Amino acid sequence: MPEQDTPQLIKETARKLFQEKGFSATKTRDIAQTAGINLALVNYYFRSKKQLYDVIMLETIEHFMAGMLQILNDTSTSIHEKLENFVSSYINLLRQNPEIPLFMLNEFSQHPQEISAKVPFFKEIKQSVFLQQFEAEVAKGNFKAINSLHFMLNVASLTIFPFIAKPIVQNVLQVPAPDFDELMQERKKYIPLWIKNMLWVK
Amino acid sequence: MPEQDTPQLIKETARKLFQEKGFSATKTRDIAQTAGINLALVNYYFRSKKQLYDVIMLETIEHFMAGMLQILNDTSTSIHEKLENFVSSYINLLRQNPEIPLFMLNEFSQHPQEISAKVPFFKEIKQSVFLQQFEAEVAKGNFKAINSLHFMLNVASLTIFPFIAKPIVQNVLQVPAPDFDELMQERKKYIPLWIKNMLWVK
DNA sequence: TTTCGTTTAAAACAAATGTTTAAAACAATT
DNA sequence: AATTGTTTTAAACATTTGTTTTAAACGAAA
Repeated sequence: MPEQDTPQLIKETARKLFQEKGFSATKTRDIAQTAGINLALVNYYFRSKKQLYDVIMLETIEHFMAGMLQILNDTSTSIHEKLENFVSSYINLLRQNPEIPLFMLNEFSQHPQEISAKVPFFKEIKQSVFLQQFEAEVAKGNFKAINSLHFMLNVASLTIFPFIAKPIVQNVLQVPAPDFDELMQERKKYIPLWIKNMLWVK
Repeated sequence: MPEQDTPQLIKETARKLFQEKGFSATKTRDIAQTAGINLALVNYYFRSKKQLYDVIMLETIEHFMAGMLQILNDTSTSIHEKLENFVSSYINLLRQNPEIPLFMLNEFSQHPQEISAKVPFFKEIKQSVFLQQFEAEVAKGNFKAINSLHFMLNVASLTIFPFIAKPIVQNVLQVPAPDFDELMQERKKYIPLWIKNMLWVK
């Protein structure tokens, strides 16, 4: 028998709705009705819609960042291994939560300074072992000397964007869901190779 | 003296607001107040907020697609030239309208079938000369034999994603606006090279 | 069983929000 | 100047929406 943890039920229902439709389009009555609970309970447990949203947004970002820094700061792996681990781990995450990137990017787009202040650990990427290793490879002449921001943007772009574009790929380009999923699986292998080919000095 | 074309004024004000905050978060009174016109005029000229939104969304997508098919179907250019033209032209467009991708992607994410039905010309990419040339290069053994969807996704990802991530790059990674702009300029040259390096058979 | 703190429910409230109405202002035509 | 069609305005309307209130239901402790 599933034990009824009301605040948890509210949070999970709200998370789904907020991620699907955004803050303004999600109504407190939607949340209550979808969760099958009384309207007043949303405010009873979370004081306001905005506070509920903030909790969910922070948890989402933490969830999204959780494994990232560990992979990028692992001193026992090479940059190539980190690249493979990062891409593979994130494609797995995004296959299960394809709505997260758009949800987060909308928040950063609409309240950049507020949300940036709340997630300081995002900055740690800049000082990560991963980026130090990248700079080292550049210094050794193994990688082409591009701004490390290009490097980061390329990895993030190739990994994340296809999931944001998923509705276009599936509905406009008519790619069936299983095919899309297989493509994303393939990218686990491809992206690290592509990145290396992009940067390799020949 | 700027002649007062009220419907145009409403449309441009609403476009800015819708693209910034989305449909639900934009209130008709926002539009009226920002445009400096009477509230009733929104409904007088566009019947409803939803119809105004639909007009703007369609115009935005048309604006976004306008030059694309011309470049991709130009029979007088090579695939390499098309790549350069596409990337360069789109980075220019996105530098001036960085909000368009997120605006469109949200719409596709929230109403995939409705919006897909309204923009049939999106499909034409699949039959473009650009993709035919890609397949030809693959057949000739000049390019690695990957699914053309990967190819399209890679070009789109590397070109578009950085603009979606702009608020993160600027506010979290603390990159000043002029630096960001310069990075995007650099990508006009880089992306075509990167794409070729990714695919080239060595 | 009574008591007491916690949780849930129904209803109400106040503010907001999209839309309509009806009259006034305007501009062109007769 | 009077008429006519169009545009703009102020006000009102009907819902929607976030939140609060008040009381009922519940469950554990005495």
